[in-house]
Amino acid sequence: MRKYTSTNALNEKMIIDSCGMAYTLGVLGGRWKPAILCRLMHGTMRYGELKKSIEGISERMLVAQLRELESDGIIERKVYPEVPPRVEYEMTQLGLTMKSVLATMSDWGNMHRSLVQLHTTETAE
Amino acid sequence: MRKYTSTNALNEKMIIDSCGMAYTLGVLGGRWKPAILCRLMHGTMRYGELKKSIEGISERMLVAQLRELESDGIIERKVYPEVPPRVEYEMTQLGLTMKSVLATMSDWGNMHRSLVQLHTTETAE
DNA sequence: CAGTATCCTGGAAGATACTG
DNA sequence: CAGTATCTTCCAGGATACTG
Repeated sequence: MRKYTSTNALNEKMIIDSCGMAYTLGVLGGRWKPAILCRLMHGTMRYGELKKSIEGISERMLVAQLRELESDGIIERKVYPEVPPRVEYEMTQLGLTMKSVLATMSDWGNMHRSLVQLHTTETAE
Repeated sequence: MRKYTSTNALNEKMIIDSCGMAYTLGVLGGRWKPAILCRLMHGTMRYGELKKSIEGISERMLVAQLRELESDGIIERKVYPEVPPRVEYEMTQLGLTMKSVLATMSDWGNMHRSLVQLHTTETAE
């Protein structure tokens, strides 16, 4: 943890390797992880809350993605031995370090989308 | 382009929506685009150079990904009507705005990977 | 409530052969 | 050199039914 210095290689030489990117994409990519991560970035949520708030996701997928994020050390799963059962999910410390990554991607995506929109309306008619 | 202010929403409220992220993932995600983008970030390259430098990619995939990036306005395809034919690919202005996104993802990926490595070697034996 | 267990499908990617 | 054209394979994700 000490050996890895630059949290932002942005200002200096900007070393970009597809290897690190592939790793990141494996962790936060796919159809459902962005939705899950965005929600958990705002705070702890129960399984049922996630399921309700993410429209169209199947239980199979929700569980699978949550387990992956958990084993990647991004989120934590807390089981409360009650009746009825309660399970809460929340970001870990490591998970929270993704915030800037998610923000950068979200930000660029929205910008690019607005530019395409602009270009489309320009060209049409 | 003027209406879109925050290049880094990082410092302020950090609005993250999965919609913008999904868009970004669509543009730079997948198995091959990271590799292509990293190479073109360093400068113009010919089709053959890309093919040689990206180990394992098939011609079908290389062409398909290049066409997608082109239609997304990320890269430009320049054809030189010579014999033998020459085709060069390079980042557009818009494409270059992805640099910080790629760097952030690459950076975080490498950090996370080194942490996992650390954790693994710790746990093993 | 918070999941498992199966079966199934569409689209992304691979392999291979051919061409302006 | 820089691609197309087909055919095939693989797997992320979907649909549905069941359970501690």
